Amino acid sequence: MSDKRIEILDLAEKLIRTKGYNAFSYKDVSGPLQIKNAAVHYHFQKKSDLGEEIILRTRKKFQKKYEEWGQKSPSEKLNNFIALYEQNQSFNLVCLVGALGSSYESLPENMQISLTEMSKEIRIWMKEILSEGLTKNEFSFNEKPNEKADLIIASLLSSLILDKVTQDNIFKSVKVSILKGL
Amino acid sequence: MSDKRIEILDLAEKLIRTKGYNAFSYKDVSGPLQIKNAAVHYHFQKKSDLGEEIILRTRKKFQKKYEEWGQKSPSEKLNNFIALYEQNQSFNLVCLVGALGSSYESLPENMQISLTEMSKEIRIWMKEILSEGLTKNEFSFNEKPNEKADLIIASLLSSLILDKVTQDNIFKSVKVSILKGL
DNA sequence: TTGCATACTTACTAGTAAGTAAATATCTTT
DNA sequence: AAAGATATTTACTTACTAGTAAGTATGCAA
Repeated sequence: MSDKRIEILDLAEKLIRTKGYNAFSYKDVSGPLQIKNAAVHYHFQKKSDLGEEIILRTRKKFQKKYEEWGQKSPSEKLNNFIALYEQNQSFNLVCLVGALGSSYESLPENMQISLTEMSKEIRIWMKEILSEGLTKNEFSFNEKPNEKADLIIASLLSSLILDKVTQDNIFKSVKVSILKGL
Repeated sequence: MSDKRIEILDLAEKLIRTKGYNAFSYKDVSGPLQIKNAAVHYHFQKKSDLGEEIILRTRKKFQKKYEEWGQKSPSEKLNNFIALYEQNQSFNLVCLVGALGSSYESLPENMQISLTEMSKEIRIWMKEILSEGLTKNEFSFNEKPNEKADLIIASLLSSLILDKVTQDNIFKSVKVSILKGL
């Protein structure tokens, strides 16, 4: 993959995760990268192609982490998972699912599909972490693992959104609440 | 307030909460309402005026509920609060803070400001409900009330987003988890 | 019934959006 | 050095965007 292609992906992802998919244009990408509009279209013919590839590579990143962390303890997995969001917070970025999901109906179909697939994977993963933590007595909670997983994922997702909106550290509160609830 | 003005607000709010602020145009509003583009501009000179008024009236709705529920028990208040989100879910609508907050940086300044104010009010309200519930022994949890409040608000907010993305009933899971955690 | 406010329409502007075709430059391999 | 692939520009189209100026219809009050 060429350098410029990756630069385009990186910048477009940042724009999606700060301003949203519908609020950025190819000009916002071509300008800072000092190339022409048509050069972006050469790499990604349609804006939805660019959008889809950003989702796909994020999905791959998650899949890679899943494999890397395979042998770790449930607590470690959860802490690492939360650390992923903590990193987003430090860059003032909303997570991709939050950035795209809130305007789901406006997204091109190919992006809707890959976004849905990614979110399902992450949900299953979190459920696995929690189930494993229950059986190994590292965690303790009354809900079903899938219910608790949804609470954790949902609260992490919006904590990044609410950080911006409230101009306060919601992520921190949410992190504490999650850990105390296990 | 004239009929058309309210119709414009209602439709625009629905569009914001399904497609996002940047994905709808005055044409999307004027078309279905069978008026011309300029008629929308007559009522709301700028798109950001329309956006701001939608936030302001939502804020007022919350303030009204706050007063209406003043004498209810903390449990009732919380249940009613959750029911508000349940209603959104039944209409397949993301909440306003979620719809706008995820693209916060792209919003006109007047909208950012009123959105921030609204979210702060809701946070304080939820904290009050939880604090009151603790002292009256209706709730039981280890976190600080503001931490728990952030968890609840954050998880409710994204449950509506994730409902769409996952095409599953995340809201239900989150609701169960919240209630079991008190 | 005149006059004014409200609620529009018609007709337009200036700017931006995504996307394309064709030409050109650059790098790579033989 | 020739040929082919890759990367990019120039120049353009079509469509839409928010927004405005000026005119028109309608109701209401003095």
